[in-house]
Amino acid sequence: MCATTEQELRQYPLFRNCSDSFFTDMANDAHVLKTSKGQVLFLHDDPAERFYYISSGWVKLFRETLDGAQAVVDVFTRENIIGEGALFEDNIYPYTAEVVESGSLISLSLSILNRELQSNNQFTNDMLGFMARNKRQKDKEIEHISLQNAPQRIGCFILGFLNKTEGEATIHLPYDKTLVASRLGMQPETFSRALGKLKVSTGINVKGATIEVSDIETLVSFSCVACSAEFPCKELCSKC
Amino acid sequence: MCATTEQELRQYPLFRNCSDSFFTDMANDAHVLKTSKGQVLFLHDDPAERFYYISSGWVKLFRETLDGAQAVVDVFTRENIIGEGALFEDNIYPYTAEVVESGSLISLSLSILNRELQSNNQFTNDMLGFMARNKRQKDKEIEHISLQNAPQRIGCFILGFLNKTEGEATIHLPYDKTLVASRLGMQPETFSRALGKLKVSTGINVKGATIEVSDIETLVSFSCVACSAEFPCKELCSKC
DNA sequence: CGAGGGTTTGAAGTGCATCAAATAGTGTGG
DNA sequence: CCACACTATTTGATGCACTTCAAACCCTCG
Repeated sequence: MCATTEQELRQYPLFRNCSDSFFTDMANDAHVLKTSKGQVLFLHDDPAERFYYISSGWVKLFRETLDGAQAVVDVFTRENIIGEGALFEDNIYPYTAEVVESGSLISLSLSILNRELQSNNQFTNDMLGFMARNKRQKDKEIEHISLQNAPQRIGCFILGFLNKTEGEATIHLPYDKTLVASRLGMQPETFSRALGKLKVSTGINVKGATIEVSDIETLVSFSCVACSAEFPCKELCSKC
Repeated sequence: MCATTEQELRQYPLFRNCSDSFFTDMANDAHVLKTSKGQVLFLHDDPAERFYYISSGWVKLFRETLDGAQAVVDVFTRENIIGEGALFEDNIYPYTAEVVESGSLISLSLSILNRELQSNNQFTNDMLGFMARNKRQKDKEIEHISLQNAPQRIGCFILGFLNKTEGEATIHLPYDKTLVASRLGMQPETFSRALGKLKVSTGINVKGATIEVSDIETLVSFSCVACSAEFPCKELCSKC
């Protein structure tokens, strides 16, 4: 199990410059979690000792207000880490993490991660780039919220899953529509209606969770008018 | 001049762990800019060689879409740096920077900054923390956009300028109301009306750019219901 | 004093949220 | 394998918040 875990960590791009002892110690200390939908991994404002590498499944990060409203910060799937942000927040988790689709996680030690950050400048640099791109991504999202309308935001979300820039393509929504809606900061009803409008405007085809884009360029010209970046806007996400 | 510049850089918290040669080289290469309102420092997507330390005045960062809409990313004043983000974006400025209130800047070398990041792990760590807090701040703003209404967002903005947590206080809006409005992602008209509502709801007093808060706690209970953080939410801004 | 930009106010429109209910889809136990 | 229960999704009707367009007002500064 440890060997497999170490394997998995070694191929995670963010860790590409980490030391051998980092991988060894991490793997020795790690444990694999089989998670099921609805499971809460940690609560925001809780003290943190572990972070998680997602091997499979989906996890959403969110925060809640006193009056029960929920703000979904992000939704992650395999080959991503979550909870590492606590290192920069006095070892307090800044968000609540809940499994939205069952899968497998690796629980990892924050202190070993921190030790590596203290001692390995190349890794610290990689992490810095990672964080900076994360921040840019957030800026982009703030821009989208104020400049794009609901159908355009959905179009942009779909475009983010395509691996080509023209012609036709088919994608599966990664998780249920209600979650996509909250990820995009809108109500499920609004999502449903907005998807309908997008269908009419761009000729996409929706069958359940499957979406067929007959002409990517039509979708681009519909969604990207209200964005300051040019498609294909390089994904500023967690990959590095 | 160089001596003064070095002085100024040395007291900037983010640079507290930088090497002596960093300060010397930076100061030798630096030049002071007297800026006037409307001046554009750099354009988004332009190649970057310099970043800027703000000694005085105000600068806004924004991006524009094809159809001319503008998204204000942030507004900065003295004791802040701007343009350093280009280091993580292939040396391309991610935003346009425009002076909105005349003042004085120090133009600094990105490559010297980068050199220090490569060689000084303590500084890289500080920068990483700085960036992580920046990202958290953005998350908070995204949350605010979706959970708070216009008057609450203004209340939250005002609270961010107070230096105490109860009783009464007086602040001056840092820049003109139209800019505050766009910083908060709303129209000037909406801002004006929302400020009116805030006045009625919380008993604040508005005289031009001066705002008197008679009871901070009233303002808190009005604004912070729709926020997942508890007042006084430690400022996650550029200070470190 | 007069010009021009910032700010406020009014009236009307739009988009999204909300509440309610119908429909489709999914998993479970019989 | 089917029927039921439960959840996800869609659709309809209505309301509210913010935007938009237009005009008045105010304030500053040459």
